[in-house]
Amino acid sequence: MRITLKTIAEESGFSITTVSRALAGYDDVNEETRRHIIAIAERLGYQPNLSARQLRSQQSHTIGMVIPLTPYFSDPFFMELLSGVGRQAAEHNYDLRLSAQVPGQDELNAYHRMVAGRQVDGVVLARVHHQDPRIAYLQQAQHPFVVFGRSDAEDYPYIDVDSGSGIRLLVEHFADYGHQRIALILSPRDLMFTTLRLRGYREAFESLNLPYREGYIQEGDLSQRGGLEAAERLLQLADPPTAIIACNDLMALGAMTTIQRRGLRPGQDIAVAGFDDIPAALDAEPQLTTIHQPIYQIGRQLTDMLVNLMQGNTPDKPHILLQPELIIRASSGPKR
Amino acid sequence: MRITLKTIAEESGFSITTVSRALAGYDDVNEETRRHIIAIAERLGYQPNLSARQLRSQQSHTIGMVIPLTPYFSDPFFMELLSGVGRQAAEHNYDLRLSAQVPGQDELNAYHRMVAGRQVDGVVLARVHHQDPRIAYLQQAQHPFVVFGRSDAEDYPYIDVDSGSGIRLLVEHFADYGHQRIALILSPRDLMFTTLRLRGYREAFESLNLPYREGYIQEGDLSQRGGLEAAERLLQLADPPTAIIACNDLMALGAMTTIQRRGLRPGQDIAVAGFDDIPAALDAEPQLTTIHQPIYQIGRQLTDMLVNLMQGNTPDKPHILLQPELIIRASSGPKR
DNA sequence: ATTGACATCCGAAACGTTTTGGATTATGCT
DNA sequence: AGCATAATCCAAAACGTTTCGGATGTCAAT
Repeated sequence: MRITLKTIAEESGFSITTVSRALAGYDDVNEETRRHIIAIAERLGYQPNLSARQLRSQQSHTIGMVIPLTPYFSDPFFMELLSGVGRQAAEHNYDLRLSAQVPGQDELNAYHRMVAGRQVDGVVLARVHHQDPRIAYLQQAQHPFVVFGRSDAEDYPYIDVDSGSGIRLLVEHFADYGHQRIALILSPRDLMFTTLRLRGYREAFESLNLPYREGYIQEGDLSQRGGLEAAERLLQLADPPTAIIACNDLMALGAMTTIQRRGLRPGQDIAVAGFDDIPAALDAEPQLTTIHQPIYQIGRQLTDMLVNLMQGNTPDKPHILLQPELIIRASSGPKR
Repeated sequence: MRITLKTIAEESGFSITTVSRALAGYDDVNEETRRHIIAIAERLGYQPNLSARQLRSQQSHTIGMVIPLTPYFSDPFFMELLSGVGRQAAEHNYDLRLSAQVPGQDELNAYHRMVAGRQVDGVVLARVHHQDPRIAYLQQAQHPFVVFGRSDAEDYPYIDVDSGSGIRLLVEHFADYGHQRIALILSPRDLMFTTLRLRGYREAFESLNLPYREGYIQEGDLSQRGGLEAAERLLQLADPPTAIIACNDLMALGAMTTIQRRGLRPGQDIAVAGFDDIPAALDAEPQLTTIHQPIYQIGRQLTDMLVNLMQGNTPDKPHILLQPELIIRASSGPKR
């Protein structure tokens, strides 16, 4: 049989109200009564029915996330963000509600179910697109949410890494190492940060007076395979690049594989750099030069922001723009 | 203002009951009435309050998972399982509830909250330990659950890959390629599958009459770093192995890095094999020989089993033991 | 006119909490 | 004694849904 407040009330002889208040720690219940009630609750293994509590108190103590569903491809970026959010959520006694959805209409519906269905108190969003409809919806619904990444408009709480200057750092680094032909493996165009990183690449080229060349920008889908294929296209060029910057580490690792398969040495023959600094970057051979993004930490910080919002506070600092950190490792190769 | 059934009832002039039944598709409501009500619901953007529905109908349409929380380390195995479960859950119109917890008491509490708090209709469990208390709890609570992996007792629904014969296949493969000194990078001892894989290793050694040597078994923590370090210990032995089998791909990749750093060629000089067949195995250089575990598919199948259980059926086949598939790639090196 | 069958609708209870607004009793103070 | 105060308790409402058990009206058959 289910153990409810009623069970404990009958068992103890007190009313449901008193049992509830005793367990909730109100100070208008006698200490002895409270002990008695708590003892019974423990003996019976009472666990409050959380959907009843949720219905009554109008809050779920749950944070919602919709994760993009791409079969056979697990994204370390997202997993790390998820870890950070989950960790800090647990810290604040929140759980996570996940809905795995392929990007598109179903994804939006999932947000609607969560938000209007009162299943979550707040939402964490990542991988922002241009004119992101999810952001539009959440704003209109006036529901607490935080975002990893800026979008076109910036009138919502977000944390972002200054992607543009990250790429700039990498281009400058390779130029400093004597490279002229520096290629870029770009992320998909509909992602917001792609624009920012491309801008950083162009700005650096301009200020350093490097020779700009159309074929040096190849698109990948953020996967290792995508980077591998983009690098193949780069190395088939008449004057292939001597340095390759990828928009994430996974694609950079793929590029290193391509280089090896062609009998060249990553680092020595062709310099490679990534973006993110995922754990695998450190364990690759050669170790990968990259831009450090503290994704896990950002997940935690985002969660703190969100919890703050959910408690009705307006955040003192709704926008955080982190300066990226250049991590030079062996895949940069020697100076030339 | 919140849009509830009451709003629609007032707007349409019908009762709450009729509105509810119209939207739920009962056939005791006039078709015209239904159309009218649906039109109003859509115009107002009605979204049922799911915690009310949950409270009344005593089911959450949610599947629970507790994910192990290890900072700074994202596990592709778990991510892939999560993808599979999330995908198939979405297919059945279920969401996921995640609680990230460090293994231990908090983890157990999370299960208790979910199950006794009526937040989930069923639970998916992975990474089984010896005498796993989570399984004990779920059995005693009589709550639907499915498990990836066998434990000591097998009186619950699970899917597992025959780990033992997987390792046996690898040992036989390397023996066939002319190796005698075959080492094993083992997973942590408290995991159930560790026992099974170790048994497979020993059985193969016995039936092939290979020279058994204590130092050839090194433990790792399932991470790339762990495999890297275990391989270092192996290569420092007086008579280092000529072939290394790791209990998962991540550790195998780490081992390959160690081999490269020592100026040796994985495959050519020292054969390497993993277990899991994660995507990165295919993109490594050289590509990794491994045992294919269809984790994503298993996640989906587990979810099907669970949904079946949650609907009150007893599964026709509560135990599925999949035969592993040996995938031979370049890291096996040449025959000797 | 009565009956039965059918189509359509609805009131009220129930799910298990939390909270509001007292009620009751005991205590201290004048 | 009379009265305010404090300590302790509780009945009932509310959260928004689903469902049980009719109620009502219509129509054809008797």
